[in-house]
Amino acid sequence: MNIGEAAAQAGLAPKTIRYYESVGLIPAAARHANGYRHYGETELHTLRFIHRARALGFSVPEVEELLALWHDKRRKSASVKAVARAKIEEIERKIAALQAMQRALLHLAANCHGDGRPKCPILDGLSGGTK
Amino acid sequence: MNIGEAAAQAGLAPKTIRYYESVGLIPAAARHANGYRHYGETELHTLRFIHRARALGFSVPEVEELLALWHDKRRKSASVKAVARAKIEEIERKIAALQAMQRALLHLAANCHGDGRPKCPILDGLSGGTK
DNA sequence: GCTTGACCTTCCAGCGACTGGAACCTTTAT
DNA sequence: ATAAAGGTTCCAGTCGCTGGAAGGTCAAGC
Repeated sequence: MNIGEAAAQAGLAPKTIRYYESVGLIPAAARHANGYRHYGETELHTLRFIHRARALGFSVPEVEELLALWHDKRRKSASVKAVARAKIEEIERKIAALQAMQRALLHLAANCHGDGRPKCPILDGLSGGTK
Repeated sequence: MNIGEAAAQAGLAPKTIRYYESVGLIPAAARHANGYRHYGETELHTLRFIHRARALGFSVPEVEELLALWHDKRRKSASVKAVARAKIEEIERKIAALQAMQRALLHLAANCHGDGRPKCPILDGLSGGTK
């Protein structure tokens, strides 16, 4: 299977797959006689794994770590769980930060008439007048 | 006041202020005879405005827009509120996406023993075996 | 056989919002 | 006199792709 087909099957862009190869996340693909990259089921499986892990918010280096654990038949499930837990906590922190932003914005917007008049508590809040 | 003092007062790094100047978010600062940038209360006020807006998740172009609205004495508060509302919704979408990631991760982690054995539902889930 | 279009290849540049570092100048304190 | 702490410029790197240029390959239709 060529890169386009593999990309479609894995839910990635062909460019993204070449990029992953270029940064060493995946080994260099086998080539057809014409130079085209060739992908089998094994490679496709790995690409899907990567796609899912990225969708769950793991960075490329983290995916590299997960792939190593995936291929290590003797790994301890505790190692994997530790990575997952760290990511869950990181996501938790991001959510909390976004919620704080949202609360602040909602508070500012709640006091803004949002009509034709120029008076605007949102800008007043940002300028530090009312903080 | 020099850039370091202004940065400290506004909660920014000196490099960040120079960067804002370089991309046109703020006008070029006045200079002392020795070439050092000089900041007064007006400039400081603007820097603080920028710092707060960035902390609320507005991008640099969005801050530019807010600054223009801030300086426009005839703007309608509705224009400002529209920007704020759009940002609130964008934050809402990001939170939802992060929560979905977190739910999926928690689900995977919940079934993982996290002990010395190699069996790991987290990796199984990522590999697509159990989806 | 020829063309068209879709695919593939490589490489370089750019996104956002800084940040690090080099190389240099100025001010202040010891 | 010297050292430390500030300032200046400019270039490169971060992250994870993505766009585009310039070209090679392949299958189908005329």
